[in-house]
Amino acid sequence: MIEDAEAIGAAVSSALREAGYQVQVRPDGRDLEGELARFRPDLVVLDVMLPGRDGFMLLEVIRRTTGAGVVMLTARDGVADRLRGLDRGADDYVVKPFVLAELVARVSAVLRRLGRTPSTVQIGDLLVDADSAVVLRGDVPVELTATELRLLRYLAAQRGRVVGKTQILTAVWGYEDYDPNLVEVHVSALRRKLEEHGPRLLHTVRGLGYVLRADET
Amino acid sequence: MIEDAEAIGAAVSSALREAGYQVQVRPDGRDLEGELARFRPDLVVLDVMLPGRDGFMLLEVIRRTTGAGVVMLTARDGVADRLRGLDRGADDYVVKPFVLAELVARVSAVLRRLGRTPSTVQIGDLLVDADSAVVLRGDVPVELTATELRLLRYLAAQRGRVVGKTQILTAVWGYEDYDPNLVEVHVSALRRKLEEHGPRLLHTVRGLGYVLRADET
DNA sequence: CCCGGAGCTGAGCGATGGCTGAAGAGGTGG
DNA sequence: CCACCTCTTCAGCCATCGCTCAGCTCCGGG
Repeated sequence: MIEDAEAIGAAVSSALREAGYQVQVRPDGRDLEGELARFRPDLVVLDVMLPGRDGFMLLEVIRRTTGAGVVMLTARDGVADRLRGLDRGADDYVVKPFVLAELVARVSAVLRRLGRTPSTVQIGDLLVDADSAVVLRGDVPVELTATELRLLRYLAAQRGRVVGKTQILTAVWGYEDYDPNLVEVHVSALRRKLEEHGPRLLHTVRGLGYVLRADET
Repeated sequence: MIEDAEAIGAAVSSALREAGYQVQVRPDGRDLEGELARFRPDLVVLDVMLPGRDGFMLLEVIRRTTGAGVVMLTARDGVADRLRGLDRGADDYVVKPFVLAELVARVSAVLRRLGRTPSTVQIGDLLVDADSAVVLRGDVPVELTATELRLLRYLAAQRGRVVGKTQILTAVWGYEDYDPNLVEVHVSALRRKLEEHGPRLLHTVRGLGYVLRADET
């Protein structure tokens, strides 16, 4: 991410890390080429307004030297900026001020579109397809609500890793300091639907959180 | 698409995929014959400047071995190139640097001209012919208004994928931040006509959007 | 074996999302 | 200038969802 406002940079990078991405933040385009070569990003989040070289110049550098996706951050009324950015090959843009969850959603949408992320994840006999919003247990389709699906997607992205309820609250709801029971309620609902046609996949780790894992043997 | 600049390849392929096409990108003409036989493209987007065999040689191979359309990418001042390309049978050309939307438009224009566009899409027993604006449910013709047809075309191009109302608003109406009820009203009208003679095809996914999908199983 | 805290879940409610009929605005052709 | 048609807005309705709460169970430690 290239963003000179430190607060925004910190907030966004922690939200993206929560979602399972590796993130580097730089305040400007200084030695962009070197950074790109070193870090080899799949995607760059690019502020339009930057000290030194502005976002559009950096966009061209990125396009010329890498295959990375680009999501631009533009000011609310920067319609011209937006078109200019999309024209020159930005994959998407987000208007400031934005909700963190929206940025994260767009980032993963672009990555998916670029084929950098498998849109369908499999855990045991459970299939989660992000594009079509279809979830299958074996061959049986599972009907989920929007929140359940968001929760499942997050757990699927973190599969095999134990995630705390606090972590889930910030990643899925954007809440910072909240009643963990909210997570418990939705985990409960999710389990009822997921495990109706098969063994347990969503395990409780007492005192730590939850894991999505297929237990063989 | 044959394009050695990775950035351009990525941008174009994602734009074309958005428009509903299946795309493969190759950096050069290596084993072009094999690739053509395997992928059987309806159209090839061909960069003129390529390492190894240049675009014109590849153009001849394509013409000799397939019926595919060809759109060439030429440098700004390559007038000679352009004429040479058209002479030898390219269907159209786009000058670099180009606007993504223009390339997409030319690609679909060529496909339509060649009659290669599966200008007709089938979802279950629903037939949508984009050119003739004919829509059939089973054998029964369905009378749609202009807006309904645009909406249906978009959904058909994205079939199987859940599309949000916001996404529909920008794709079909060009609106940026608008009342989603507009979409709901037209979806409602579309359903009344489409589903008069058959089961539901245009499904609501609460909290996410709509999908055009034929449910078997 | 008992106790406390962690986790689970059914019930209830307010809020939201989605659908639709109706009416007005705009445009087109007769 | 009128009649018709399409598009859009609006408002009310309904179903469902998401959250809170409270009582319960379960598990592990002492």
